Amino acid sequence: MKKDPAVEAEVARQMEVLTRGAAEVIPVEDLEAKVRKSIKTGKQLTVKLGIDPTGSDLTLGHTVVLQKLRQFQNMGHKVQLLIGDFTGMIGDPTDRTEARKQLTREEVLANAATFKEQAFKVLDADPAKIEVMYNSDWLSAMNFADVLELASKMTVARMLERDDFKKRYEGNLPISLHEFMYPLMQGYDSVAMKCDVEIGGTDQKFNVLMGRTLQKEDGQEPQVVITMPLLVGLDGVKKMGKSAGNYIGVTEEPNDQYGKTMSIPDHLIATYFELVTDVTVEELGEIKKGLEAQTLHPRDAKMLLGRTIVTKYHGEAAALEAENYFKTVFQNREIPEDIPEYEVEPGEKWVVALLTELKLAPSNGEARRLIQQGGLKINSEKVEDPQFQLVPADGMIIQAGKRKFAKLKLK
RNA sequence: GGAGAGGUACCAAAGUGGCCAAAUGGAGCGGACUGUAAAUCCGUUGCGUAAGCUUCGAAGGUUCGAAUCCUUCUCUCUCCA
Repeated sequence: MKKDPAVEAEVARQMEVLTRGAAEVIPVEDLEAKVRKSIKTGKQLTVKLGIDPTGSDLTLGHTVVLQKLRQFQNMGHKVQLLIGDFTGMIGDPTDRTEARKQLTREEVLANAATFKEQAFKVLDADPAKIEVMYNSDWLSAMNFADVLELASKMTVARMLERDDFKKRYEGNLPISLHEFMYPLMQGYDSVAMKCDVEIGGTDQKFNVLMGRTLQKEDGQEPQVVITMPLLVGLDGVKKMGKSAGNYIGVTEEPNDQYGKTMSIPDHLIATYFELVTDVTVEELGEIKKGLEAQTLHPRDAKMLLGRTIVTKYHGEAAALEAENYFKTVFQNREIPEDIPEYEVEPGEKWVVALLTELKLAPSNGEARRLIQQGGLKINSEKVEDPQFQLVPADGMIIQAGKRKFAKLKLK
């Protein structure tokens, strides 16, 4: 077979972008073949991402896969966003901390809308490049015989290979039988959707590979699986997640996004650039080189990272503002200019109660502790007496700890 | 269906009649330090300005006194069938 140099150049270009940052591409040759075919025929590849409509706020961790999808879109391919409304209505069993709440149809749709709203900060909303699908369309139509047929394709031993099942099994944590159906359902989605590619975090590898297995059984060309590394959270150890509290939220305030970015350990800087920003492969190389050669100060690299992230979600003006805020409050230890104002009744007040009222402390006990530990400043003066009676004045500045401020305003 | 083990604070895990608002670790919060909201070190961590109040799966009971003993219920795990 003769190779067309123009086509091959395009294949190489796409492959570089599409495989960037990926943990695994299974198998790479198939992806290359699919890309080549797509270029020759002019037919877009369909790329699936399945999501649970839990309605939660997205973190930068979620955006890692979204970024990858965006790159596919940029190469002219089409994203199939699969809303797991069927699985969502049953309730996500992996999250045992919350009672399994059954989501209603309306809740699922509302949550899906929340997801889309956030996801489109990363994805291209061009209808030619994205399609939203719901798995209840085919899953709810299956009867028990269909389910048994599907279940016969898998064994318990293989299911227990899956990491989180294995851990829970070994850790004496309950596994409900129907949870075994989840990977099957997810795999079946790929059959129903006839996907070319499916993207998921490395934790999804098992499920996503199930799609390949079932597609083969069905006589389809199996999808290529691309797994993306799980983004390590702010603590530098655990994966970024809501429950670990080590996350940066997509919808968070610019100041928080920026500040949190500044708190990541140095060794994660390059990883963050690679996985959650749009810097080019070349720029990424520059940054890595700079950090290694110590010509680029990690602090400056982080500041650039923070600015890049905030710009992406809030725009450049907000990013600059957040940077200034950070410099003022944390680098120079000054009081920022924009402090949220709170209206207070005039007249003498017990400081502890005031802190609680302003939500600078969750309870009186915590507020008292904060004061005793020297964490309270009023108009830049330390107040260490928990019995202190304060006479509020307009413009009075209360600082609780290093980074919580409130400005008083008399009613 | 049978036998056994277990459910402790945000999480993990000690405690097995009073000294337990409950060790310890993690997380959180405050302080010091720092380029940093990192690392490290120190302090602190139910609610209540106090008297006191509520906490150890749930409900009852024994006792002057229970996280600890008894009964029932409930959930989880392990082994056997």
